[in-house]
Amino acid sequence: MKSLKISEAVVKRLPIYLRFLNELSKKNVLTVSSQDLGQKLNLNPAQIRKDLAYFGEFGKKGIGYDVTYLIEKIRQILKLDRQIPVALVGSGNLGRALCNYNIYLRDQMKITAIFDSSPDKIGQVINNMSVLPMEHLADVIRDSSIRIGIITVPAPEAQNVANQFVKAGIEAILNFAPSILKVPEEIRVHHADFTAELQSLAYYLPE
Amino acid sequence: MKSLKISEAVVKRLPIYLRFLNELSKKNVLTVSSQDLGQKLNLNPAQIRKDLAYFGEFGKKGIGYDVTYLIEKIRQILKLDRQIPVALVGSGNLGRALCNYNIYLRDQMKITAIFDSSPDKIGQVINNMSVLPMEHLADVIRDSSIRIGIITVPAPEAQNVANQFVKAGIEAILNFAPSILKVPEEIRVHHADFTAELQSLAYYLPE
DNA sequence: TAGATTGTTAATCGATTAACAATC
DNA sequence: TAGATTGTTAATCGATTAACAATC
Repeated sequence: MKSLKISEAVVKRLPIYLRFLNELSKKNVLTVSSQDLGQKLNLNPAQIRKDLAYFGEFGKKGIGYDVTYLIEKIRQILKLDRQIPVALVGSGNLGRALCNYNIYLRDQMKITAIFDSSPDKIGQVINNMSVLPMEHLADVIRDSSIRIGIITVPAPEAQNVANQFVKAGIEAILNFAPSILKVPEEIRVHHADFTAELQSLAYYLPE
Repeated sequence: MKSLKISEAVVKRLPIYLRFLNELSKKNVLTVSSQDLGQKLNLNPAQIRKDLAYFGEFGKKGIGYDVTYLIEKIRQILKLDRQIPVALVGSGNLGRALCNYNIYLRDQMKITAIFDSSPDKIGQVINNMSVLPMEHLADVIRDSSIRIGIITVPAPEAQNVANQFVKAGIEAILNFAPSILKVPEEIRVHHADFTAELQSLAYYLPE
């Protein structure tokens, strides 16, 4: 069942599985069934089994999934088993919040450089990192092998930052600015758009 | 074409349309075609037409959509044409970032109360609002007719906050904590999960 | 063995896209 | 009128769920 085209929906669920498995592991739970997982995560057990089966046979019939083994496998699939340095541009409240989330991301994926264009931000220390000027972006990305860029600047500046990321050789971008980025198609862009999220929530309010 | 079941995917795109239309409006653009919209938003024009057609006939054949009129209509659909007060719990960096985003949300949807359980946060002023103690949550939500709650506390506290929101009569929740909430099914929960977003991004990195 | 649970196929359901008549 | 573009139907594509043989 290898090297089939995996849908984005599947990939988006893997981190959810991983997070919950980590909680189980912390509680010394040894095995878990798709039934259990589905219950806790509000997902259909068949879907969970199918998602995992895209990548291999990780379970044991009649038993379920070994928690530790499944964690290891999902981390491999998501490439979280290696170091992935991340750069962030925009050291406002949101940028700072994300830097402090480093704890959650664990060691493999880590914001290792923060940039800002505003002179009064440069030099500030966030989570043991100094905020660097934009002029250093390309060099730092190259020297630290940074592969992912996070954009937390205001919307009007987002495209400009994206351009600089692309020129510097970044491979994927997570954009928090409420704006659509134009980038070469080999660059993967994910969009974390909470104003849109909040506005769509209003739709579902009872009259 | 009314009162059909509208899919979540459609509703999630409406704020994207709205945002871009607002930009057009600011530039005094009068009409726009699904073609144009699709180009700018990286979406299929047919999809855009279909999305809008669920809610009415907003365009003119041969012409396109009147920008001002379409803005008005989408705002109605999303219930953004009325006041929707929002409460936020958790005044860390992320909470503060969201409060400052109030500008983007414009006047209709607005964070009007901030809560925290930590004594050294209570009383701090963020964007002209004092951080209130959790003990006041239920009263403030009732008195200010708050309908939406945002959760920006650490994961282990998120369910507890959700419970308090539900008890206080909130109708929808936007959860930023990396945890799955259990709430009654009439409460709508959206999940803004950027650690998951970032982890799924790693999957797409070239080998 | 009996019970539980996987991996996988088939069935269903839903979302996107293409195509085109209607019409501005 | 000719060109452009909608609204909508039909075709395609994709994702979810049900069902069950295989097997621990």
